Amino acid sequence: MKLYNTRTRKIEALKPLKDNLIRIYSCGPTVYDRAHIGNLSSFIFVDTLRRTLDIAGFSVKHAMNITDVDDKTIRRSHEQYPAQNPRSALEKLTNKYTAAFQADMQAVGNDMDSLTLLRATDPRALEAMQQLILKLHEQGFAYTADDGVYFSIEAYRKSGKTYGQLLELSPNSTSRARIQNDEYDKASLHDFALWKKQKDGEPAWEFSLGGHDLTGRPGWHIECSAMSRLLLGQPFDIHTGGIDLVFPHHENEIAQSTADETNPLLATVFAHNEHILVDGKKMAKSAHNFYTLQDITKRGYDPLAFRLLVLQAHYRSQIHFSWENMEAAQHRLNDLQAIADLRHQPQISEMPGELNHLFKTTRQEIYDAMLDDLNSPLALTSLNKLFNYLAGIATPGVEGRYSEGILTFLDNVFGLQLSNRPDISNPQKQAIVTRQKARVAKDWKKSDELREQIKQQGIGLRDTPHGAVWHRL
RNA sequence: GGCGCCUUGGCGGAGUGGUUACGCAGAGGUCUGCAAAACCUUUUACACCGGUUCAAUUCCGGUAGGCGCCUCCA
Repeated sequence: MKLYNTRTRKIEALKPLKDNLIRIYSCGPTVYDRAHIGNLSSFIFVDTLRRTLDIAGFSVKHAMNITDVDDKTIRRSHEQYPAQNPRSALEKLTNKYTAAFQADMQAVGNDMDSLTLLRATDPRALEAMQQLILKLHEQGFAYTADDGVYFSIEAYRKSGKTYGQLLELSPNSTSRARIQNDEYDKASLHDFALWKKQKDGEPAWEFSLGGHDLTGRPGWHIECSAMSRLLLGQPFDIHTGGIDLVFPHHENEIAQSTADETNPLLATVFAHNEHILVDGKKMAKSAHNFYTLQDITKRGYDPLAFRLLVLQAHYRSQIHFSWENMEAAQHRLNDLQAIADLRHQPQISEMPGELNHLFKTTRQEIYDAMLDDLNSPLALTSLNKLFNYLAGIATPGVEGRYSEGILTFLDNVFGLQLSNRPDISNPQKQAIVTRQKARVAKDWKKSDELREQIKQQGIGLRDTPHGAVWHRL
């Protein structure tokens, strides 16, 4: 398995730190609103990574945080639940959007069963964060200010470690905007908050450091450092996230997680996915090109078609989302589903001999493509070549040969849910048989009527030398 | 200003020093009771300019254009 590593800027062979186990930590959503399609694409990437590791024979442990406390979340909870006390307002808001997140994840085919989710405000998580902050403070990497606790990059550097492992920071890179926006009382520019003291009306959790009451809430970066250590141990194998998280988020995580350790490693591999562009531009609410999964399903598209759209591009290149491309992906998905549905249809006795061979080479090609830095577009090519062949031999009845497990294999890799599609109903099957009899009797009127009836139920028919083959419209 | 990435046919998108993926869309045709599907053909693809080479879309240099990060945005 080869994977591009942001840390080394190279494609590297993946070597587990421990036995055959790959531990993955993914930066999860901030649940103050519905996830947008960019978030989802990021999670589709991670899910695909996990699937690929699976078929490559690794055992995988995958953890993800849910950020359920931050400025935006707090603000939104006040707006939506003004009568509630801050903690329960926050909880109501984040419960709602956590559920929405899980529903969206499921809809786009991400396997939730293999994912350990932990909320930032979970007592176990908060405990881990506070312990880490205390330790960092004790060792001189953290200092208190009027409004909270900060991480000292200077102290980190003096201890001989490198701040800027993922991104080289130049002295000139500091923008004036950043200084002007700096509302906090920190000692130097890049220092960041580990813990923020409660302000009026904010939800807060008890915390004291050196006898001082610091009741408040955690900073964003400390979440991931503490939770990844809690859930996976340290160092772990792969840390994922969107490309925008490289700096400062992951850089700061590295600093927090390695300051108190002799081992300078947080994770072996940092894997980042590129962003989705909408009509060639960055998605933004102000640009009116900001979409959620709901916007996609409202227009009648299958969430799995969105998954396919994402898989059609390499995860390290920008994905071009547009309604035209969405339409194309939906059509492609329809075709794949129609071929998959052949497994429910009557068998012919003679199977072309090369089919087994084709199943084998398809598997191998997909395996090779995916293990080569997740080349999903290339892997999909192999899938299409196989399906083109199946469609070409107009085959009701590849069912028996599907026992090769090819559909299951494809689902394990792509998550497009081709193997578990339901059969049509018995009355529908009966209607097809009746129509076939009418056709044999050259009763075209009756035959066409029946075809129209079945069409009304969303089932299309095409006549082949082996009989009628149905597909969903 | 600093760091990095990208530019492939109508759209999307792999890949390769010589054999020109794949998907979607358009046009024409074959086949068919009709339809559908399939198949065939088709719409001068590799931003531009140099260089290396027997040969470059693929390697090197430059030009133009686009994008990302450098602000708690996946």
